Amino acid sequence: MPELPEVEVVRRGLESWVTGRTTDVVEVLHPRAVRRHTAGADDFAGLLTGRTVVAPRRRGKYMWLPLTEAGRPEDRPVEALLAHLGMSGQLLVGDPGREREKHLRVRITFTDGEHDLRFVDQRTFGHLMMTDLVPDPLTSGSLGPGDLVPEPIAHIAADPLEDAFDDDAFFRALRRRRTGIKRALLDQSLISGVGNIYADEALWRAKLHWARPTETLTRAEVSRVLTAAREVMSAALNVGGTSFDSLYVNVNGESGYFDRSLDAYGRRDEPCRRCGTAIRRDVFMNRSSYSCPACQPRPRRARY
DNA sequence: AACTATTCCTGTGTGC
DNA sequence: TGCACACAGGAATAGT
Repeated sequence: MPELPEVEVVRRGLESWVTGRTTDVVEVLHPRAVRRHTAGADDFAGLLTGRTVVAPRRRGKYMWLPLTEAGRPEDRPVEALLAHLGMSGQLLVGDPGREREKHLRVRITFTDGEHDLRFVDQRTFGHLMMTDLVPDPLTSGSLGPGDLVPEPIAHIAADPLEDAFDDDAFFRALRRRRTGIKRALLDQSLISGVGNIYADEALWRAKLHWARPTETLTRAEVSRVLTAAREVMSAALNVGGTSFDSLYVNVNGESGYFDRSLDAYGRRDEPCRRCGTAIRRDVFMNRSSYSCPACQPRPRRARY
């Protein structure tokens, strides 16, 4: 499923395919796709029609297309189309006349009549919405034109690939919490962009058990898990980059270029690539956690 | 205020 | 063959 690297692949694809183009017709084919746009599908479509797209942005697993009025790409955007892909969402660019996908939720055409943009989402956890841009709380001290973020995500933390991410502040926040490290890694108010897969991969690389109490972590251990998260996500991003040549902005995380590189996730009963011990699977937060029993021993005092 | 359980959704795979 | 159920899981929300 799409996590930070897959979303970044999509963002780059959109950058090359839709930047500078002006929207024409917006069709919402399933209301659930715009459920977070509380004013409704018609309002969503109205706000998105006749707008020019400028450089796409991303924070964590959210991405957004800042919009100006039609034909005014030099203006400072104050609104954006915000997207979250959920578990199965895809943003596809292609021939406007091609067949409609079974799970097509939103279709956007452009005034030039070239490739359309489609939001396709089988499991409907993803969504699109129109929103205002507000000053970024994380960079409010600095000047610069990129300093706005969508209002609904102004509360989330920076992701670990952003300059704005503060490793030491993250460490101090963990020490104040009374929870487990994996729960903390999935908490977007502490760190954004890390999902179930990359959390398990980062913990495996850092040799930390998912139930390790955050208040007992050392600065070195936190550095290790952050470095591991950055390495594994960067590696996935590099491999995902191969899809740019395609006409389609490919977000299909499951077909994954990166599947074969995973060390922990999905490898139940397979040998740990470091020590050969069988990888175990635990159920936690209603989802799977994979770890090596030898490299990542369960702490005596576990926190879930 | 910090923490945790619940909820949304549908296609696939498995066991009986 | 058909049915029931587990599973995949991000993040808002409600509840403690």
